[in-house]
Amino acid sequence: MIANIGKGVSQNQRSAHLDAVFAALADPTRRAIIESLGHGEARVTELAKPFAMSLNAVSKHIRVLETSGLVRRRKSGRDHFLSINPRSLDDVETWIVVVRRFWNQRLDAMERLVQQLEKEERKR
Amino acid sequence: MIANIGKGVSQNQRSAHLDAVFAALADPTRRAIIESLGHGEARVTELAKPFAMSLNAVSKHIRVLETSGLVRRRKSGRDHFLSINPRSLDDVETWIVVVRRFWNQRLDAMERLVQQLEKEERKR
DNA sequence: TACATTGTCAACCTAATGGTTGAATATTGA
DNA sequence: TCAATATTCAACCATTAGGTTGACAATGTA
Repeated sequence: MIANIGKGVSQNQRSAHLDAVFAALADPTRRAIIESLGHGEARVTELAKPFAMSLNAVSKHIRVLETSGLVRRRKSGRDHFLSINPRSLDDVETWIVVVRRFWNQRLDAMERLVQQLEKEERKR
Repeated sequence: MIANIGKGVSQNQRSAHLDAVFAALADPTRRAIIESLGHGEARVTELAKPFAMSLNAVSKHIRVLETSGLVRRRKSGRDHFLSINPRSLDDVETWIVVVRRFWNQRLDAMERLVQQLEKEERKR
């Protein structure tokens, strides 16, 4: 049911999680990191290399990705290996797909209505 | 190509658009408005009704949705009718689907590697 | 041991976000 | 014409976000 996706009022956990994931994806640096991790796990320094910003800044971005659940961290000695969390995009994708389906139903209904009206128009 | 989705550096238009849409969707009030518009177009006051915040606050949220391209506005007298822009989720969905496919390719490759190693293990 | 490397933590700055209230504008209806 | 309605604009405020720099802690290496 569309009503369960997010009530606006009374912030449930799922909604809070969507907040975090959408917000994490709203930054181009973080999206680039996510894409980069498609090549496999990587250390902080490696991930930071392409960007024209301090290592600390990238470290913060990674933290945001981590707390949103999009990436996971595995420590080995002084190295932190980051990797994608393959299931982390499920909720966002579900939200989008459901909303779009809902929209399309409405648009289809409007389309049918228009055709109906045209048909009646032709009768006259 | 995954490399074209967003280079991190040199912010192209598509990336800026994704920034705006993801950021717009990161707020539960705005997601609720989006869902609400699945029922058809609505005026600002109608959209604002369910929320425990001022009309002005909702007006601002609508503006954010509008500038991100997620909703459209049609003025008729003093009423502003908002409606969804059905194509507005295409880019986000594409991004997610492509990234996920990319991830899965890698995960499949890892899976094959594991099976390969197990096979060789059994030979010994 | 000494030194370099990896990464975080802490403090700071600026700009953006999400909310408020109060006023202004435009339109409708009596 | 006058009052009500619909909406935005403007100023303000508190919090968050994204970046910086400078320490710090832990680990690896000569």
